[in-house]
Amino acid sequence: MNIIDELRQRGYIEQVMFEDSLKELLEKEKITFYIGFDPTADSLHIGHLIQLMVISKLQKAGHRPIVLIGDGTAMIGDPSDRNDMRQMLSVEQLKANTDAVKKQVERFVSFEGENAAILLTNGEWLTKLNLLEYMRDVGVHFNVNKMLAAECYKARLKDGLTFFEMTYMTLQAYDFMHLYEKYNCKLQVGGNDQWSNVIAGVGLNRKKYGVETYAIGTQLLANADGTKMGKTMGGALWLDKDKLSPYEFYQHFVNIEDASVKNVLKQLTYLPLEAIEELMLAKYEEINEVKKIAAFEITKIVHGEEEAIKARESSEAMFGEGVSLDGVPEIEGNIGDDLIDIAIKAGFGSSRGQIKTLIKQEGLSLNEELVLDMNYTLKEEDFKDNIAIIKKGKKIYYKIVKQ
RNA sequence: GGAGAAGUAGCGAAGUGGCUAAACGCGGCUGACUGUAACUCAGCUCCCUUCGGGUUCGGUGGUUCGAAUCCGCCCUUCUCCA
Repeated sequence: MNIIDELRQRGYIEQVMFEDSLKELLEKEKITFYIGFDPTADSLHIGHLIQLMVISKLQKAGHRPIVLIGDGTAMIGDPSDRNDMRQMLSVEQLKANTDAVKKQVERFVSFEGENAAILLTNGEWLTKLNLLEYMRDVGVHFNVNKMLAAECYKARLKDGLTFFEMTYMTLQAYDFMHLYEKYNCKLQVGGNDQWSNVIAGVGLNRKKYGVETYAIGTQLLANADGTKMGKTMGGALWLDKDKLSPYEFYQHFVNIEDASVKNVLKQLTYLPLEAIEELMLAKYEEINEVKKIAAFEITKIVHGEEEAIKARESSEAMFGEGVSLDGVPEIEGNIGDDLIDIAIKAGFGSSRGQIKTLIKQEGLSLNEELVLDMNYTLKEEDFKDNIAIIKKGKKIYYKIVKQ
């Protein structure tokens, strides 16, 4: 089966440009393709996972990935998908973020072997551009009317779009052109929210070199109702285990809504489609077991098998019969410490008032017992083997480790 | 450069002198219901506190017994014109 069809079956693809000839090309030869990540945070998040899966599959099919870190374009910020101008990041921050992203990508693509992935940063060439040359060589190929018609700019037109931001699209297109020139890169993979930027590159290659290059827009990870998936109490679902522990990551998928299970299995695990179909025969509460499988598989992909096992064990221990508390996030505490302070430290709330509200609503427990006393302080008997368990609501656990 | 409009809690948006810590919606949290879901329902959602208090409505300085609401200046954003 053609790789494109395969990707489509797993629900990775939203749209493909020149699908027929791209399929032909991918079968005929091993090509070089690229995908860009903006280093706007010090970790990728769950939304990037589909794209990572796609490039992983394409590499396994023999094609050569270029992973492009947009440290140059991040200086501008992509105006699509957001309503305000992006915050500008410091150079040091960009550097740190670039390193972090690089590390995460390594889990999905191999930088060794015949079709070893190449990691590039577009700052390499973008910072060297000369404005006037750029305008003459590249600027002439962009039609402003068409750019403005792009969906991503429409919203911004209402309340103001700066020239500065508008340049973003042309720079991303320039990347593609540059990669075509230097690496004979013929395909760009990008999230579907990037589509207009992606096809701008295809258009530029055509105008500049008269060649057809290709584009794949990947599905955006969504809940069953179409809203963006990926928010937890702490914000985004980060792939970095220091920003979001594997345990919490795992828990998120155990608690996913029923209607999303199938998609998640298809898009975020390596399980064969037949196996998924079989799992989906589960009825009612059986689906919880399927969620556990999904959570485990996804955690394994992102954090490795060892971490996934730990996360699963912790989860079972907390909610089932198991024993391990390994993956449960921990905070320090001592006898005599104010429980409210401990709860704030665990991130259960940002002020004493919020924790008090939580207590009033009977949402805080210590070692599985509801805390009703606002002035509770930790006692000797709360610790078993130097550990006490503090819980917010029904599902959020922290262990307090005695110092 | 000229003319207008706007800036209210995480977001959107009411409020145009006291009854406003500020309607309503979204988001978030807790509880009930469940299958550790979804849906639905109830409560909570500035800070400190037991009552009670403190600080808020772009900033600042005024008017007033009293201001998010009136006035001056400043900052920011948007729209239209050149």
